[in-house]
Amino acid sequence: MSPPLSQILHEWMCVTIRYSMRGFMLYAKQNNYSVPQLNVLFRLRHKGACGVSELADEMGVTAAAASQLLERLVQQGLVQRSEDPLDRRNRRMTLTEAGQQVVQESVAARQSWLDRLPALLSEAEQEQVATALRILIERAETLDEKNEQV
Amino acid sequence: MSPPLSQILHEWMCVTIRYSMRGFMLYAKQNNYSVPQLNVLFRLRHKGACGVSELADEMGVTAAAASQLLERLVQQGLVQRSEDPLDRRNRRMTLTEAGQQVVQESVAARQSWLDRLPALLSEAEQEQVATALRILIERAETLDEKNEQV
DNA sequence: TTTTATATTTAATACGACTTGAATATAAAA
DNA sequence: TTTTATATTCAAGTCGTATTAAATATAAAA
Repeated sequence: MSPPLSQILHEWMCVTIRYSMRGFMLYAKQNNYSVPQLNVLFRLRHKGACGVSELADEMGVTAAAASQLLERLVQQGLVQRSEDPLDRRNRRMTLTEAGQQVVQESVAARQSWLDRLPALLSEAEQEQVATALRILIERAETLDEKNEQV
Repeated sequence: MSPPLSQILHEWMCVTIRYSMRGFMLYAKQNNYSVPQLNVLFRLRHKGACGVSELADEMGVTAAAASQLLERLVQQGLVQRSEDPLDRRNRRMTLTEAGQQVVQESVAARQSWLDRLPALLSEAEQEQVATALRILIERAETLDEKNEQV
């Protein structure tokens, strides 16, 4: 019997981390973004409009810290601030187009190693792996709501 | 025909990043480690004994910066410094046991979401996905040497 | 052996990301 | 309407990460 899926998943993640981290850190440095900054941009892309405290919670920092970090991103034109008309205490933070661009670039930098991978697989293997990953992606999306509660 | 493997790989990576980054950042914060520190520890585990400049190159920072960062890790007992007997200009940096422990914990924090995944798959799917990932892991390892040259 | 190159550290400095505590503004409750 | 709670920002101060430039130690070359 093969080793459990759980173990294989972890192994694959280790490979992934090793290859991805470097590209990501280098992108950040070369373009003068900090890791927390890119982290927020990435989260904003996924969640859309979002309050300051909400982002602070996700990052595990105080609201003051998040406010400052976002202020810098606003000044760089990567994030927009607008008032929530329903509750004017809230700010609705959203990515600008420039911000979306940065997210896209940083993801690309992080994933460039992936593009060398398909060439190392046969046609049949490619089909097999693609099918498997599609299953994983689909199921992982259902973790989303549960994750919010943690 | 299904979409190319390359695209599926990227999609899967996006999911991965989203779930992993949070656990990682929270672990770092709660345990008072910085992202660069964990990055170095992770790299040291993979590469084994390593010079200061070598690590600096990988991180994309100056040797001075790497030296300082490593000094703090040495003071925290996570990294050991020793002289290279063949060329005493070199320092050979290695993880202590405590350092290895930290790497393991940080990886676990980053991957905890993975453990909720297998339950969402049928037996057959688990088998199918495990096989596919095993292929990916095996082939990705061969990227290693080529990667060093970049 | 003097010179030059390499590997690392130290010093001075700047900057971003945190924190806590106080100030604002708005909303909801008493 | 006064009080209390919530969302965000401002202010002051600490800390880690970077930088450049200079210092140290060792190795290799002239």
